[in-house]
Amino acid sequence: MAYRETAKTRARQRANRARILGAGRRLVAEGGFQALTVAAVAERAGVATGTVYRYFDGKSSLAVEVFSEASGREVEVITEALAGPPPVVERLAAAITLWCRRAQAGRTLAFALLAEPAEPAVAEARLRYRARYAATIAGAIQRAVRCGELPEQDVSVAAAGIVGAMAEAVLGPHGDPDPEIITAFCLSALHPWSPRCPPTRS
Amino acid sequence: MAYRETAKTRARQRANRARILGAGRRLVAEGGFQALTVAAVAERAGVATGTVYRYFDGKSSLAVEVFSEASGREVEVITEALAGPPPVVERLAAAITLWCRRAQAGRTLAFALLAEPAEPAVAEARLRYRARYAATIAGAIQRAVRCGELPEQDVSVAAAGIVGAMAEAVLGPHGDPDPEIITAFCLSALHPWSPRCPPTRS
Amino acid sequence: MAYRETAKTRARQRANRARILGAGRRLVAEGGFQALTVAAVAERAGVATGTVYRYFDGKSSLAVEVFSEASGREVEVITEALAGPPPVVERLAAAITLWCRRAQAGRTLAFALLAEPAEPAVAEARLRYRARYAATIAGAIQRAVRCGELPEQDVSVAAAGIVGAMAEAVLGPHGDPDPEIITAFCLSALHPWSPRCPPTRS
Amino acid sequence: MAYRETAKTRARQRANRARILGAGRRLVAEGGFQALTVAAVAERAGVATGTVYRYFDGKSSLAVEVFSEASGREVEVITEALAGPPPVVERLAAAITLWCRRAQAGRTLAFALLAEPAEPAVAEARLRYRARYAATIAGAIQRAVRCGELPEQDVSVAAAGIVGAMAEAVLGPHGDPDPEIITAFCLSALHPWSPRCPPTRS
DNA sequence: AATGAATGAGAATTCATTCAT
DNA sequence: AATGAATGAATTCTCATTCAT
Repeated sequence: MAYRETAKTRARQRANRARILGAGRRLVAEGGFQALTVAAVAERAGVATGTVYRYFDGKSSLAVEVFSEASGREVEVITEALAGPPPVVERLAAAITLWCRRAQAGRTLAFALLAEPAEPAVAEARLRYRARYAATIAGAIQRAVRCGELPEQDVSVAAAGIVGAMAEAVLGPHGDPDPEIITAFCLSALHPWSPRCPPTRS
Repeated sequence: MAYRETAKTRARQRANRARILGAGRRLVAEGGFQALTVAAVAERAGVATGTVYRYFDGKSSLAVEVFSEASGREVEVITEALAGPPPVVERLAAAITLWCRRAQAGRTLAFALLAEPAEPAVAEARLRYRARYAATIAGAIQRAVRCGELPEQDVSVAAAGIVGAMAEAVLGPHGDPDPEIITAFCLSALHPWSPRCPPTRS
Repeated sequence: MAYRETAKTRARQRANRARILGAGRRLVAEGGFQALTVAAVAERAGVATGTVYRYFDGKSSLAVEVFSEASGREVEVITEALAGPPPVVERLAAAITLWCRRAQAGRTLAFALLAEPAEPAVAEARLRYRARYAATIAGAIQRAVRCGELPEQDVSVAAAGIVGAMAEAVLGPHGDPDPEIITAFCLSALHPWSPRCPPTRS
Repeated sequence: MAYRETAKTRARQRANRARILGAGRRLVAEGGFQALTVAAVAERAGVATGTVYRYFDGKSSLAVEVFSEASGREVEVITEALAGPPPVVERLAAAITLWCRRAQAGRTLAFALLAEPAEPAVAEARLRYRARYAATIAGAIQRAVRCGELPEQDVSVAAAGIVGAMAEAVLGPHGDPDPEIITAFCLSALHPWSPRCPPTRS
């Protein structure tokens, strides 16, 4: 019987690829990119080391895909959360809160995605990812400024600051602070302070 | 005389230790913790690899000390900058600007200290360091609140947020933004926003 | 009909075998036996790797056949060149010149056939091939001796010497010497020198 | 007690290097350059694999040194044999005979040195070695020509031809022919034949 | 105390071969 | 008969750690 690229074989291959990628993601989530060795990935995925090389060009390539897949998901989530109807500031608040919750649920993965350098290829991918991340948030801030919801400001610094503040507040050694408080902090940062508008006391 | 000998010996030992630690710091500053190999440290320090093991328990231990020393210096700098006379907010602004400038001047070291994980032991040390960092800043914020310079707020979240915002804004792929703008952003974040104080337009 | 089917099948099989062998030869001609990998052969031949194993016992076997086919062709060419009418010495000269030209045109293949060992099985095949080669040339020398065109001599050493001299003169790092000069050298070697016949000066 | 580069340690290091190189040579002598793996060399030499890397830059480097050492010895032998007093032709004869005897005593090594390609780095070394080889012999032929011992001829083709004839006659599948006969063949080749000097019959 | 040679476990990658389809 | 995905042993190289000197 001739070998045919049946639905079954294709499915198995897709499953294999997914298993390898999944094994990689889990390893990174547990031990950072440091823990991402080809042998470990193969064992986790239940395939031979050689099989990993059938699906990926090499370790670098695999690492980049693991990173991109995980990162892409995060960017998507943020993008969706920002996509709703005005007021934009509320969308931003919701997105920040959501992101904090997700990061708190998977700290190591979040950290690996945000900070761990590991490989030049991954570092490069991280730059691209951060840029997309920041751009997504910057877009929302920009829209809010245009709608008059926020004052004029340096949008790109603000976006990076928001990302950093979120990341640090979540990943820092504080034992899971309330996402709402982090969100409040971030939103405050988007309202440039000037002496003419003194802080309000409650 | 035996006494003199010991004194000399101790001095030389302290010098050796310092040389090894310095070599480690320079290597990390140049290539991150990835570049911190025992052989490279020994060569830089002008000692044999075996000697490194006389002064440090192992690579992990050395890495942690290198990290701690470098981090401690940063905390010191911030602490000093915050130590001056009121208004505290001005001290905070100066400290943030100073920190940004230092980080921009030594990006690799700053990155290694803030983000690169490398080893579990170092990661743990990083947590402790961040805590001290945040505590230092939190102290300043607290004082400012007490002086009435800043409104009441969750001081620890604010401090972490400030650290994160600084780090991301400096280390992100933005090509060295102006420290003054980052400082302005951080200070805004310390003025909790509420609808009663609408953004001021210029 | 079953019979026709078989005929067609056989023809296709022969074609497949030839394609695989041809792909192997081209790979060796391009990169030596080092470049003869099963995967590469299969790809060149347009079949699956598994199919190679239906036609050949394994890589060794394939390598030997590739070698033998290519070598056999060379021996054939020499045999034909030697087959013409006397004087035999002129046939020999023509054969040597022809061989040199062919080798210079396809250096990598010539080198792979003559010198590259790669596998024990191929090395053994090379011995057999050289023996046939030498035997062919030895036959011609023998005939020349019988015809009185050449003096008595150790024919097998002479034949081997001719093959070696040709090969080295062609493959050595000399940048394609003139085949005519190599031929002259080889013919001289076939005229045993003795003090009674002093070298002629031009 | 301070570690000192004593005569003893130096001797041991030299011994180690020699052992590794010797192990390499023996492996090549037994199975060609194909058999030269770092693990096998280390095991034979009785050291750890890492130790091989202390003495050699890598496998390529080791292979080149194994090759060079063995080849250098051969060139030396030939050079010495050619160095004596005239008549130069007798020196050449002695050198050829000697070389053949040595090659017959160590066929696999001789073959590996002369023919096996293995690595680009070794192949390159082989080119250099062959050139030196041919140059040495060409020098002798040249001197013989100047002394009037041999007629004018293309010295470089003659030298290459001699090397090739020697190699093939020795390495060919002939079961150790008499070196004297090979020598006679080579010397004949150095006396260009012309119709005016008909072959002498014994 | 200091040295640095030696160690060997561990990492990435290749490729001949097998086998379910 | 044919396919090509899967296998895993083999290979090169690195580097933290040890130990005789």
